[in-house]
Amino acid sequence: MKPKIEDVAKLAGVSPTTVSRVLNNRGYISDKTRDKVQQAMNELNYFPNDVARTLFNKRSNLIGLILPTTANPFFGELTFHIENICASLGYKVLLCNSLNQVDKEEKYLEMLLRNQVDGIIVGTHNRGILDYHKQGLAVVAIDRYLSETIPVVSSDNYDGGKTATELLIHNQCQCIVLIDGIGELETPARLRRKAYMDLMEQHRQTPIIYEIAEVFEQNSYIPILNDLFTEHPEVDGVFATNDLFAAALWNEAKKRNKSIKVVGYDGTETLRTLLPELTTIKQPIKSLAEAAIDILIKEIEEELPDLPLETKLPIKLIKGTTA
Amino acid sequence: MKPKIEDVAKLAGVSPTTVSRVLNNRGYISDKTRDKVQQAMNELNYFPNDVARTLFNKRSNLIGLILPTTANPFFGELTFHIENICASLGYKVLLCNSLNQVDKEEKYLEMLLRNQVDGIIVGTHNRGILDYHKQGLAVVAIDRYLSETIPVVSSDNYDGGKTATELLIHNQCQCIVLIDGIGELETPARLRRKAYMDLMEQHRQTPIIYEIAEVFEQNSYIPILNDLFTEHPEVDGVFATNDLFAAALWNEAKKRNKSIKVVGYDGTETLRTLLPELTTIKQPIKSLAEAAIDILIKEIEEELPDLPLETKLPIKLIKGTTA
DNA sequence: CTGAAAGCGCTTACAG
DNA sequence: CTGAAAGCGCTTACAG
Repeated sequence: MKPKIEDVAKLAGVSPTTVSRVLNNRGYISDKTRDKVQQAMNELNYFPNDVARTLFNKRSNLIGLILPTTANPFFGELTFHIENICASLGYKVLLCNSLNQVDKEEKYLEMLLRNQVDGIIVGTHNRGILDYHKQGLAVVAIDRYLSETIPVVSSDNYDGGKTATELLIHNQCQCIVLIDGIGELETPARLRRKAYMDLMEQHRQTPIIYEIAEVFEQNSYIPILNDLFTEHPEVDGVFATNDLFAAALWNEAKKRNKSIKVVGYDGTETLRTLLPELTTIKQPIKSLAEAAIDILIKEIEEELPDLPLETKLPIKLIKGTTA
Repeated sequence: MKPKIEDVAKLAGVSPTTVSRVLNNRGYISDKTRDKVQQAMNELNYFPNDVARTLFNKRSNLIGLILPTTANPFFGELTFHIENICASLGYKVLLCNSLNQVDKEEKYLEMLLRNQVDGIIVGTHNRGILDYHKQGLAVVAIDRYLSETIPVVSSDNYDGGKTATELLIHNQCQCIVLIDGIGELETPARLRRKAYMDLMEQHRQTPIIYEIAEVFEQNSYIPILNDLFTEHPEVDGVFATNDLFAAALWNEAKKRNKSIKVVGYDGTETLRTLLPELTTIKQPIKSLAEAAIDILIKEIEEELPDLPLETKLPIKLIKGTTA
């Protein structure tokens, strides 16, 4: 059996209260007692049981992370940074891949609640109207509006969409197509599309939009890209709202020997190692993670007064050779 | 405050014992009582506190997952599958990105122990001689020998290395270089190198090996690749033991207008969307996840008799255009 | 400076 | 079929 505080107390010849005190460095303890206790802990290879602590303290130091899937490199990198920063602050991460499915997301939310997480970071993009604020839980969203009161962190999506579209226009493209995820209401990421629409109008070009479900499965994008090339053979510029779409489009264009300008979105390390030629809008992934955690911890610590409800971080154009 | 079992009991006019019984569907309860209790739970929006349950049951249904980083698409996809399967079985995943640093790994291990995880899946590759079996904890390793008694799950690394090297030989390459991670002792993944060495000898070619640290940072591979091209301008074939190395090499070769055959390793969905032309050895990532969890659960349930100590899953050659 | 007691929210023998 | 009591491993007032 694992040793418990009582075992340590017995071995050290003190009371459990005293052991708890040295564990938490709380109250007065004589150096002699402290040493005795520490020795006993070492001898027994004692680790405190955080479950028991959580039960008493009503603080689990657990953060729930809900996102579509770590298989997508953007979320894989975001997850890495979030977990990494959390660990450095003494928080632990309970991971949930919801695949954007509302039913899964609901189950995960309940699971996190049962496990007494101190807060939740939500990075999914479905339309579920989940009541994330029930139980007065601390919540922060990445690129998604959950409710009036839940803070949102995102890259400057409008500026990203604008920069990408402007570059294509600057490249003299005459027929610029947007490839976007399937219609979501009121996602901040929708601003990428908004910027594209605005610029198309401004330059008197017709917006053409293709929507692809983000299923993260190989080749699942190809049928829609086929449609695109069939229906708009004149396409000479594409802004894709994520790099996987952009890469799929680029590879299909190469197959067809089509000369085309392409700009993606996300700019993950993975993309830049695998396909450095892709011109893309880089999100500040690490900063997004930092900002989200910063806000979440403020909520947990109940520093509600200075909670920024909307945080927008700057994007950066990464020039490859595709535009 | 969150409602607790006592609140439900009061509202339903029964004892906490009875509420617990309907919660766990255990022992006899009259339908009428069950209904009353269920109604009270709904009314109060009651969720059981899993922390309290864990404390009593000595079962957390928590699995610790330690790996280098989810920012690497192989681990991102592996993590997705592991978490996904765990969720379907009622287990929750506590994520740890160790970046292959021994000190971090040790801290994570202690953290997982304190949190009373039921088991740990280890996918890191450092040389740390961690005592993972202390406390009689259930452990399974992916592609790594931890100790004599800890089961290992991996792809058929030797076959992968053999298939890749044979393909390059078959492509008439005269100077075949291996790009591998930095020397690790006794990793199953080392068999990829072993197969390369064996085949080089068999075909009377000189093995040439370049080692790169897996730091997962953009452009960090380039200096070593520069060395490779300078020191061995005659190189006409490369087997890289992961796709990120392979892609970096391929992109550098293109820059230099060098015609070269390249085979990678891993074959993630991400790779195949971003760089489908890369010929690679595909690991069965989902099957690896399934096998690891299957074994871990056997350990947790103490079905020790039929624990396979070594599980090798078949790889598959994916033919792109690079070899 | 140290300890006995009560309690965090559950569950499970044990009685009835 | 139902309930009172004890206990999971901790921590924190409260006394001394």
